[in-house]
Amino acid sequence: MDLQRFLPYRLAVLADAVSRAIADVYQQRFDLGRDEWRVLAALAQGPMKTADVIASTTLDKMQVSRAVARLEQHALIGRETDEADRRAHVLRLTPAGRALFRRIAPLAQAREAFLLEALDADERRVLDRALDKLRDRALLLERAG
Amino acid sequence: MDLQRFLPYRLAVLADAVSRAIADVYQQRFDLGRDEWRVLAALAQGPMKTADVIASTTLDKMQVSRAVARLEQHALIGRETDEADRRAHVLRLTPAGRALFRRIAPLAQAREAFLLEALDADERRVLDRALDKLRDRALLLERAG
DNA sequence: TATTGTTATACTCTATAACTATA
DNA sequence: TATAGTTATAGAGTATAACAATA
Repeated sequence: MDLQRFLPYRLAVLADAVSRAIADVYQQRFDLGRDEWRVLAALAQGPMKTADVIASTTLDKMQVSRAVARLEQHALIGRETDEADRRAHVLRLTPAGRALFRRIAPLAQAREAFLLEALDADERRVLDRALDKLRDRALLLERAG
Repeated sequence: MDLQRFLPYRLAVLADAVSRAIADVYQQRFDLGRDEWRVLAALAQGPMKTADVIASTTLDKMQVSRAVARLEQHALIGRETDEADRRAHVLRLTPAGRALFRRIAPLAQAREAFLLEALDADERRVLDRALDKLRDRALLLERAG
């Protein structure tokens, strides 16, 4: 067994390198943590409830709770009680939050584009499908224990 | 920008899920940490110096130092001073370490095989190349800052 | 009783750098 | 002076669970 060729190892190494390259944009330049960046990106799609943020970020409720608290302190998002269920909140970007997202997103997308330049159209298409298929199987493995 | 389709996010999510599925084997069942598992797998190729372990695991010198200390406490690896350079050490698996690796490796490889069953031969070939190409580019991005 | 979200706590990881011994 | 590896320390991230408010 060769660690260098072991798929889980290669995925971990690649994801780490890519994450560092992207984190450099939102962390060093804009003082956001990874979880805050994810919440910001999720809410850029439009206002949504905390539960929807959890579902669309793979963060858990504590991570979202803390990221939301910090983003709110910085006036990047706002929060209203959901009148239909007063335990829940609806989250939305403030104009400042939207402005920040609009500054970060192009930089992050430029880095993604740089990565993808390594691949031709056919390779991108296969990779796209492969990532989804592998994730489905990984979730099966996790559930099976 | 859609987070769900953003390559860095998808890689992070996939690598996390896969890592958890593999960690379940060496952690829960055999009480090894990720770094210890990597050092064990590296040394399964044969005895080598600490510096070579660092080069072949993407771990840094502290991570390797601690993993080595713990593996040595559990008598899974042995350590000799390199007589050519008495600052350096040569590390090698003990029989117990080799036996442990031989128990874990097939289980880990079975999980990798299960993941890869999702892909046909052509997809695997493309994925294999794509991961290497993307990693090369990610390292370029990191160095560029 | 169950669920949404918050808070507390302990634990692990990571990053930086100081340090020892050799070179 | 520089390098191999160790140790110290502080900060960040993670996991578990207890908790308050609402359903």
